This record gives sequence, structure tokens and C-alpha cells, in this order.
Amino acid sequence: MLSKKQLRNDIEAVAKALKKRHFSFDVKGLSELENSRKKNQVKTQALQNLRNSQSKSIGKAKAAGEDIQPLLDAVASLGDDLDAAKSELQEIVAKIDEIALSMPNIPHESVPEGTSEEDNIEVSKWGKPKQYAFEVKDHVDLGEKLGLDFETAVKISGSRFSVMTGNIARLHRALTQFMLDQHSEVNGYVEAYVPYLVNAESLVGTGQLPKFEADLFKTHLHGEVGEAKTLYLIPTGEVPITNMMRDTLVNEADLPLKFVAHTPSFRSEAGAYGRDTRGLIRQHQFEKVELVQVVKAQDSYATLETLTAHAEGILQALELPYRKVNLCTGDLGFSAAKTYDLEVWLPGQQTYREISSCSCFEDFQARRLQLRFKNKATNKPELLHTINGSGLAVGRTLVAILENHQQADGSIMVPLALQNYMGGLTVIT
RNA sequence: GGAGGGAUGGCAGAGCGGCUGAAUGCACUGGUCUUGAAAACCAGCAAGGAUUAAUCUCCUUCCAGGGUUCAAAUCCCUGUCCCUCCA
Repeated sequence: MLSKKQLRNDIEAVAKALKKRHFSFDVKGLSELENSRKKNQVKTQALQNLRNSQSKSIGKAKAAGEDIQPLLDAVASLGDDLDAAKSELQEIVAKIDEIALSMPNIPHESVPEGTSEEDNIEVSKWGKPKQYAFEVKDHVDLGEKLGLDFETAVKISGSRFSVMTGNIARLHRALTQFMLDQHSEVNGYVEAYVPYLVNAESLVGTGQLPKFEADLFKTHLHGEVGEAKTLYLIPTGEVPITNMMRDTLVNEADLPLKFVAHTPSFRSEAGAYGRDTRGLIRQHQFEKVELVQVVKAQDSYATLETLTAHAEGILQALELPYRKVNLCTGDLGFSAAKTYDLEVWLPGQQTYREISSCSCFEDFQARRLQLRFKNKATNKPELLHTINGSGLAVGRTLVAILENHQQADGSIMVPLALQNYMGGLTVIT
């Protein structure tokens, strides 16, 4: 959420900045709402002030043993006026909140303008796609003989699910373990285990709600429908990890906070009909190792670079060619101010595909989360900045391993970094 | 399954209709003392919002949502979460 102050004082600038990401809103309507909010708030507060002072004098008169009946008569109608003013104000504020909550973050100045992923800018490239002396297969064909099974998953659940058995399942687990170890032991993140079902407040905190409910799987307990009982499957580990810190005043000495967790992610993929229907690329359920950092405002963009580098480190260790792109304004996620996507080379598709998304949210999430620290210099609480990224999406990493490290006979070379996690196995057949 | 107790500032913990935005302790900040530090002592210290050039002032907030009252941290109802005891 953008700051209300900014919306009040600088609405034209906000409109202009959001136009870059092709988001427009009713500037005039919001200004008018804001004006009536101001008017009503002043009026309501004046009435409250009157009530408070009247009540106090009644208290005093009573204590002094005077007759309070005339005073009571004087305030008789005050209650109704106050209630009316209050409810009118509430209505206006609710409207403003609704608009504010549905406004995306303002893109950072270093974000290129554009309309689609076509306009993303390649920042760097690592590794060279291998030349193969044989016809390469994609991961679905390769996986078929190795234990990657989509048909059984359809029987159990439906499309966009997968079953893995044997060494593929083990490879999948090995990847997760390797990533967790790397980030916790080498990169200094604190490992966390978190819930996979979360309440609506948490999703509002990170920005998935109220706008993107259609992308989520929603559950309710014991057939009871109601706000309190509704839980959502997490669409990314970012949600529970970041919300660990919701409503807290972090000790300045504890900053930066760095967490890594392995979680599944559940996405409805509403609106993705027909896209990536083949294979593991787009699933309703997939595993991810997620990195989250909470830092002071002045550190956030440097942190975005290092966090992205941590994700890149995994790709490099796994010997997977990739490129890093700076997402353009049209491709930027709702809450993000700036995002680097890491795209891994997939020989089966002869293209780079997203495998990690690393974003700086500035104070956009922190404001919704009330995530702050007390600045010793000013002795005032200040919003923190959040940065997160996948390090990496495990299913897609598995795809990349299969396709990049395939051999003529359909077997898969196990990268050195993973061999210990595979019980010394060097080739998967 | 039954019976109770609780949720208050960064933390711990009083308060149980009006003078309480809230005692006290810890933490934190500044100062005195000291070569320096510690200790001791003194002072300051909740958040959000409206208004203002700023100060002042005002409003809201004691788990959440309703209610009673001129007035609610305090009384009543509902919900959530925690704890203790009994089965």
C-alpha cells in the first residue's frame, strides 16, 4: 500500500508514476472522497471533543453534589449526531481504503518502461547453452522413463499435478536440501518452518488480497463458511515468512532479518488455460525455497542485488546457464517496486524460462504489515523494507537439470554439488 | 467432554465506571559522577490520525466485533487466542 499522505498530497505524481505500469484510477473521484473525508473527520472529531468535555463536567458536577439533570438534557441529542457523523466518516474511509489497497506499488526509477515481457531488459547472462551431438528431449520425455509421472497425478488430483518416484523424487528432494543448506550455512539466512495454510490478513499483508483472490486456493473448516474460519493455501512461501514479522517493532540491532524456508506453493492458475500444459513448468502445487530479507530503507536496493546473487549462486553451482532480466513496468508484480527474474536455459524449449523472481517491495508490504523498527536517532518507529526471491523454484530447477544435463542415452548427469545429496550417484538412469 | 483464569505500552505487570493514555519495574535516550566503563542518582520515553509553517490543540487506540451509559481499559454479549484444574 502506498502511504495515505502521498495519496493526499501528491495524487497527481502517484497517478503519473502508476501510469508507467499502465494502472489508472479516478484521480478526481479520489480527491473528492479525500475532501469529504477531511470535512467529515473534522466534524466528527469536534463532536467527540464536545462529548468528552461535557461528560467531564458532568462527572465534576456530580462529585461536587450538584444537580446534573440540566447538563444531561444539554447533551441528550449529541449521541445521535455523533453516531451519524461517525458512520458517514466510516463509509468514506472504507471507500478510500479499498482504493488504496488495490493500487499497485510505484516502480523504481531503474525499472524500464514497457508493456509485456518483450520489453524486459537483459542485465546479464551466465553460462553457455551446451551443444548436443544428439537430438535433445524435453523433461517430459526424459522423465517418463525415470519416474516422472503425470498420468497418475491426473488420476489422483487432475491436471497440473505431478507424481515422482525413485531417483527423480530423490533428485527433487536433493535439490531442496542443497538449496536450504546453501542459504542457511553459506549465505547466512535463518532456516524457518512455516504454515502452508494462512488467514486472509496475511495475504492482505503481502498484497495477494484483496485483489488476487482468484489465483488462490481457498479452504474452510468443517463446512463452515465465514471470515474467521477461512484459510488459504499459500501461493508462495513469501506469505507466511514475511507475515512472521507482521505487527512487530523489530529491534534495530537485529536487522537485517534474513529467513529461508522450503514450502510448497499452490496456485489456481486461473487465466492460464492452455499455457504450459505440458510438463512441470506450470503446476497447481510446486516446491520452492524462498528467501526473505527485512532491512532498513537505505539498504533495500543493495539487498535486492545480494539476494538475487544468492539465487544465482544456486544456478551456478548446478551448472545451469541463465540470464538475469530487469522486469519492465508492464511485467512487474503488484507489490513490487523492482524485480529481477532469473531465467534458466531450457534446451527442450530452446528458450530461457523464469526460475526465480527477486523483488524489492520498499515499504509497500511493510505498511500493510505494520512491520517497523525504532530508529534510535529519531526515537520514532519507521517502516522497514522487504525483499524476497525464490532461491529457487524446485520443480523448474528439476526440469532444468533434466534438460541441460541429459545425455544421448536419456540418462542425466548429476551435478557435482548434488552428488552428496544423491548418495554419491553421478548419473541417473 | 466439564470447570475456571487470562489477553493492557518495546517487554514484564498494576488498574476493574469520571481526575487513567494508563502506576511500577526492565529496556531505551540524555545528563550528573568517573581517566574510561560499570554502579548510583536525575530527567525523558506508546502508537496512529486531524489541524498547523512549526509549536499549541484536538481525536482515536488497553485482543476483535457488538451493546449499556452523559461518560468504558473498567459493566454486559459474541468471537479468537493463551493458561490452569477435573474427567
